[in-house]
Amino acid sequence: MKNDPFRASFDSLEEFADMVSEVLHCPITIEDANHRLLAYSTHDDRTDPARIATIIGRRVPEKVINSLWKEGVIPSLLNSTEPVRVKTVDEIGLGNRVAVSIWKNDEVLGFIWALEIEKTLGEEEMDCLKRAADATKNKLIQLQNRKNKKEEQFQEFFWQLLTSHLSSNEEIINKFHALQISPPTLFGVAVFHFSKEVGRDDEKHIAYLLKTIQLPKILLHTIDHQQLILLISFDGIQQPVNKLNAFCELFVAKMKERFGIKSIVQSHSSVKCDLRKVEKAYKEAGTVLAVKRKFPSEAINIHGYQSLGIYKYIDILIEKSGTDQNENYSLKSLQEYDKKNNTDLVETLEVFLNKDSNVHEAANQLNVHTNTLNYRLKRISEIGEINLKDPNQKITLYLDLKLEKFK
Amino acid sequence: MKNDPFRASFDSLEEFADMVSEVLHCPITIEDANHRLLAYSTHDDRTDPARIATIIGRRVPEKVINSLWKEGVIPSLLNSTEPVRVKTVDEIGLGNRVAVSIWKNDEVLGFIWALEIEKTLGEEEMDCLKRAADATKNKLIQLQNRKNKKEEQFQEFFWQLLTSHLSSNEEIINKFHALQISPPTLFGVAVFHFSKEVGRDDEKHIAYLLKTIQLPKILLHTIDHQQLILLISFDGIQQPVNKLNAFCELFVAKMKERFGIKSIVQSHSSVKCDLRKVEKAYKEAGTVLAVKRKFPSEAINIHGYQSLGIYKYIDILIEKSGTDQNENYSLKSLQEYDKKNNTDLVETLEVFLNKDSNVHEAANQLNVHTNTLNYRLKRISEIGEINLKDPNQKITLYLDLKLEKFK
DNA sequence: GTACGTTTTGTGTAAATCCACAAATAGGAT
DNA sequence: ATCCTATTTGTGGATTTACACAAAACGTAC
Repeated sequence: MKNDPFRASFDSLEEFADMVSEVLHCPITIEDANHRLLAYSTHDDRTDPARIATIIGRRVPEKVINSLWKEGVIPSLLNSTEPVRVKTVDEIGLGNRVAVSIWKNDEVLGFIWALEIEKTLGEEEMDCLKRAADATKNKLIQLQNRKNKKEEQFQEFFWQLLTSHLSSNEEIINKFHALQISPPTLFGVAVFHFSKEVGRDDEKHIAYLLKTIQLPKILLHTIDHQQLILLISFDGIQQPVNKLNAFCELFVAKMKERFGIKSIVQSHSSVKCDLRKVEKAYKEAGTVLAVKRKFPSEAINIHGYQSLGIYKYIDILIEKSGTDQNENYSLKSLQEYDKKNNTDLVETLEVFLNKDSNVHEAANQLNVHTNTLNYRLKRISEIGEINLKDPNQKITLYLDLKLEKFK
Repeated sequence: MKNDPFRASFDSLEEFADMVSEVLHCPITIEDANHRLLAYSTHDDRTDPARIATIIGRRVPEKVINSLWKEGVIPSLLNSTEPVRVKTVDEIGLGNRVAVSIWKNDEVLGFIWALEIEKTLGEEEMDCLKRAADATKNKLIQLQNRKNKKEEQFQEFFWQLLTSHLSSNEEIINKFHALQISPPTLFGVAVFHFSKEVGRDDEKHIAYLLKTIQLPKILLHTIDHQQLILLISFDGIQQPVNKLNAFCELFVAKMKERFGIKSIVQSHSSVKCDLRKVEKAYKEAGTVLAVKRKFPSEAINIHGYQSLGIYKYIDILIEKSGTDQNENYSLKSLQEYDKKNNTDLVETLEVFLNKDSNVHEAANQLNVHTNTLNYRLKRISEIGEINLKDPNQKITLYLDLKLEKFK
């Protein structure tokens, strides 16, 4: 602890990075807790592809983060104040390096990375790195405070959008610019429902994940009791609908994989371009969640509003069919037949319709021979007097089957 | 005209038939205007299969009526007071015979048939037959009056059913018995919409047709402005739904074929068993008619409530989607693409869905090669980001396409 | 138990679908 | 004009489907 070079005050993190770099004789990179680049040393031009990509993109590339998670590096950094060494991973252009986490109380504020280009750091140098981490703490706290203030502005704006508080398009766009976000021309809203109230720890995990996932750009996010709500931009992205779906899957998978948070229910709106419709999008995602609650098994694979099918209108359909005391003669006949003869024609029909009239898949799910299924379908046509080639009749049956299930 | 044997009064039509039979030396049958058996001679046991079937069934078999129409016999009888001769038609067991119509003013009340078993009737005997027809006139008028009174009771009862005026099942069944109709355990309501108010002539044609069609039993019928409403029994009939459909088709075809009455719009309810639901059935048929008005081309082949598919709920769907300002991103993308590139992806998609995802039929209707259609479907999946194997997505699209059409 | 009808499964064949690839065509942009 | 891309149509082959027929399994009624 004698003669600590980092005791001296410094103006900027860049200056500090350069200082550390000089002491340790290797390139230095400082990141925040979400792997955003805060500063990097410039006195040394020896580097590796991963560092170049990080500097260019102002953040650590997603695949590098993924790799560091898989290798157990990030978990270690999050668990201890000790430096961790990473071995070369060629596939992602990662050379040998040492990392240390920056702590404030029991919270990680960021990381310092030292590349071992020519020589390996010795024990003394590792210790030096650890002291460097401690020295950046205050600087990072300041940054975080500044960020928190900005974060509050984001929150307020997002809720204004979610409640249609801003009605003119121009007003919305101006606000986006004011917050230095480029207003999306194509966007969607995703809502994730957690099994319990989202806590402070969860919040941090979520923020971490959102910052590190790079594919679709998460413009705004907020948490409301058990729900995480996101505004996602699809500017310049091909196949936004599919990307939105993929993102939601990914998010749920990562939350489970990295933080062990399970049973998150995902939902998302359709893709929209009119910024005044953020509230509508939010409500769409809410509708998806409601359907998933009502029809857990049927809607297990439905995440997007666009895939809701008849469930989009299930409320009014239930209401209407209730007042009408609707009765489907075909279904009634089949049910009677099933009861009398111990058959499963109704179930067979439902699976067949669920599987989009695909004999093969339906037979598989029912664990019967395709010929058996064909025979049953023939019987269904006869007994229920149904023409299974008529889309209207099929929709009628599909509808009535689902409606009946709800009663 | 000297010595007319039919001047004498007679008590019953049976007695009269026997008298004519004795004079002409051949079996005599008397029918009303709807080919119901009124009386037949019994002093002569020579006969043919058609006459036996008529006597057994108390009406002329439908296939015999059809044949007589095709041969032009019935049209002639309806056009003139002169006797008409029918040549043997072996297929339906019809031997040689002569018929004459019974007139009151300009209306046909019935027919007299004379079988030419051994000898052919000469001119004088033909004339005699004509005078016999004249002599039955008064008797038939009396019958008709009696029938009219009963008919009025039918009418009143039917309207009570159609307006749910009778609420208890027992009450309804008792009323059926009182009118000597066996209450149906399975029934449907059909409504035919005419292009103009149904006139007195039309009414007669309709009554004629309903009485002569034998397959499903028309229990009650009534006319309301432009509409003909029927209550049809399906007791002991296999596949009632299909039979109901077939009957409606048949009725429309015959009205056109026999009386030249075109553009009748047919509709019918689902098949029901609860007699308290006659009104519901009536409303169902009304819904079908309403859909046909709104979607003439889409619903051209939909006649039954059970085939309505989403159209069953079209009203509330339109309402709901209107208030929601629904927008389908996939459809919007396809429409934009169509506009930009002069393609027909939206139309292609619609035809494909209408044809129940049958590539072959859809390609035919679009007049393109199946491969072209497959290519387009692939593009549709890409551009609209649609999974055409997902029934929910397909239903969403189908719905939104139809809803958009209505806006 | 037998007899009967219904259901399941297997076999085979003609037709239809799916997919990949290639050639021809059309339309726009430069 | 030329190039380029998107579209249409054609060909061939692997896979699926539709349908008919037969054998086996199953349940029920007698």
